[in-house]
Amino acid sequence: MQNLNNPHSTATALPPALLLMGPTASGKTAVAIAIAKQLPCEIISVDSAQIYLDMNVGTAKPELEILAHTPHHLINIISPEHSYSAARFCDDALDLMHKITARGRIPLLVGGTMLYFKALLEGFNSLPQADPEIRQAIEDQAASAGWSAVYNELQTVDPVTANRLQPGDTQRVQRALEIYRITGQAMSALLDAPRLQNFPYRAITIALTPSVRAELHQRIAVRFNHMLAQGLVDELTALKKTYNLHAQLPAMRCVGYRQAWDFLNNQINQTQLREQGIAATRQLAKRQLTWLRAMPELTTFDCLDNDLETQVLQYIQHQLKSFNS
RNA sequence: GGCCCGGUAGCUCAGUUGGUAGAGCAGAGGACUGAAAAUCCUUGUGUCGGUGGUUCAAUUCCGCCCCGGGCCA
Repeated sequence: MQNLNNPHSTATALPPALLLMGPTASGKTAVAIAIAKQLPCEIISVDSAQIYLDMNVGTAKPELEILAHTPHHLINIISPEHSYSAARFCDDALDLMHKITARGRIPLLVGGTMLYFKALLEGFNSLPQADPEIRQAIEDQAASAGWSAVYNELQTVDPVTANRLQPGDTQRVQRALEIYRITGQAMSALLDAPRLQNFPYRAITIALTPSVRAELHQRIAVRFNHMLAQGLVDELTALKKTYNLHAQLPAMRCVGYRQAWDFLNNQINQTQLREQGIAATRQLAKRQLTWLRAMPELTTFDCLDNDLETQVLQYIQHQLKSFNS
């Protein structure tokens, strides 16, 4: 007996969406292109660095000719002077997914920004947007009284969140206090409310991970060297001329650009730029893999396999077929 | 060939006035709700170059040897 209100019985009516996740240098782009060749897909980038205009070499954006015949959404959408957010990503991605589906195509979300995937799949609570003035006020407070004073303040207005956070995690401490100052409510209370979840798709969720970490490290080293050879430093020099940048901007904290910034300021030499850039990329990959281990309902493929693209394609085709039957 | 300075964790080095050692970086694991390629937490046993000697005890002192680097011939 079936209950018509049971979400599981109506789930078969939902359109499919493909989600392809993986750490940096796992070969996501190549797999995505292969999928897009075989299936009526449109690619949505899930990448907090590729959103920036004119940051091409260091973010490993797909080549121009690839972008020409296989368009990617949510690439090159904002200035490096500005910041984006997981919440905006959700809005943008859901809007695009709706349009793509309406065109009779399948959204293919590809990237390595796991918070964006998580937010998209699980939804967000209703929280206020960042407020630059309040953030600045908290920065000033921290500069004069110290971050421990800011943390102590959070402890009094929102002890639950304060206890959850590390006192040294100034970014989150700041955010939690910001929420309190804007809303007059504790972040922990707002997080207790039901989430706004609206993901009306059947997700086929794929992760690409390396069976041998050292192999990924090797790829990362090769790729970073390639970025240097392709003119990462020159790209940053040009960016600094075009835009009004400073080191604290999210765009300038991206892996590679941060180190290139230090290099241009003569704080590190060429060798350090290379070593620190490679290390930062490895650390990024490690954090991405930590996310993936914690994520439910993933189908994982070894990104080092030679026939990776074939395997992933077969899996997707099988899944789509079983959805339609 | 002689003299000098080094040889300690994957790397750079500190240290033990003789009781077998510790930082930074790297690596590993974890957290993650509008900055997320961000931010933060946890994690350090290694023939202290080799070999003899002195000693209750040597990585630490002494001899010899090996390997770097330098100076003098």
